[in-house]
Amino acid sequence: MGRAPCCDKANVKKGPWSPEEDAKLKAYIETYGTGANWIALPQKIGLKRCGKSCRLRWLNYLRPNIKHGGFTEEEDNIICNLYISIGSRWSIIAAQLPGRTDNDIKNYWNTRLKKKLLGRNKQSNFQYPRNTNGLIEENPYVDALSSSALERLQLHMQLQSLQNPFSFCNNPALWPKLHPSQEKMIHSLQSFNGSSSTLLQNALLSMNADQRSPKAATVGDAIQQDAVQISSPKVDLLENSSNGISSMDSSVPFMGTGNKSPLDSNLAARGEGFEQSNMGIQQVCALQAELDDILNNRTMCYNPQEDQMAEFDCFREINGSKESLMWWSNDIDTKSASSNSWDSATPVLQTDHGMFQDYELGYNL
DNA sequence: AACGTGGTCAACCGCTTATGT
DNA sequence: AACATAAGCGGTTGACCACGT
Repeated sequence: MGRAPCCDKANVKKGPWSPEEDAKLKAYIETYGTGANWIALPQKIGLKRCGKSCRLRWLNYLRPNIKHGGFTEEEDNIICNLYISIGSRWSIIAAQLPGRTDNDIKNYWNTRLKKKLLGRNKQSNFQYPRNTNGLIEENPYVDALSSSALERLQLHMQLQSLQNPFSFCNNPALWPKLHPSQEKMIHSLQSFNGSSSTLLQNALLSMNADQRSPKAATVGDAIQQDAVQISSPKVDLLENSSNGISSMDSSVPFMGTGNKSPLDSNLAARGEGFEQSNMGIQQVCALQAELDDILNNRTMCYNPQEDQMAEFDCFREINGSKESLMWWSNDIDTKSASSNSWDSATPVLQTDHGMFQDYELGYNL
């Protein structure tokens, strides 16, 4: 039953690959292919490496047509848009960029692109709640918001708000239908502070984009998963907050990446202490305030020049019309988004009229 | 010159999903 | 159907390098 063991881990070499090892691996695969069995491959060619290591070396470095570094503005824009839309699903993002590996894109995002983009939010003047001593109050939800989910939220807001005023951000007609509890919350907050329903709506969309299952083969799958989540009942925090109740369910994903959201971690770590508190509504208000700040700060302090606006505007280049751009399709071959498709010279980007109009808009930075 | 710091990126680790038996 | 392993994936680590003090 089952398969043969992966490899003898006591006898496998780790660390950087030597030119000799590279040559052996490359020569063999170019001649015989991988044979659909990476585990057996190193033994065949006399390499003291784990099959997984060989696979990674081939996919990320040795295979033909790999591009290293030198990311173009267009690639920056695609990565940025996809990250904000579907999160850190690097393999799907890599499928849109022929010659790029998920590892490369991941590194590029973490080391350069993220800083490049988030650096533009430095002017944010959001004031976190302070206690009577003037110290910033410890708030697990604010902590959670400062994590990757908020990063995506900020980018989402920043990028969308840089578009024309008729974009998704300011056009309720384009908003996807929300779960009734989310609508309820928005109406509640409108009565609480009527100025930021648009921001909140976007916040909810971004939050839902994080409530996804871990695997999705394509951009379409990823976004569809997000759409399913939007209509799911997992909005306890928001719903209860709108009622002034805050019985937090720590099992409910709210923001963050997959099932490891920072909020989950915070809630788990801090136990039941917050269950009876009113922190839920405070947090929603904090979020609302911060979103306002992001947008107002942009409006008042950041007036991009035309050349800056054009910096990431790849959509003018793709198919000549960003209105016609569709990034996903149910017809997209699942395999084309997997790492097996990296040799493909054709990105999966397709044009069509889609069901998720938000993502058709693209971003101008 | 020596040291500290920060950025970059290849490689590894551990988890989830897919698949063979 | 149940089990075990392969494959795939994202997060993290650590070596290397450049730069500043």
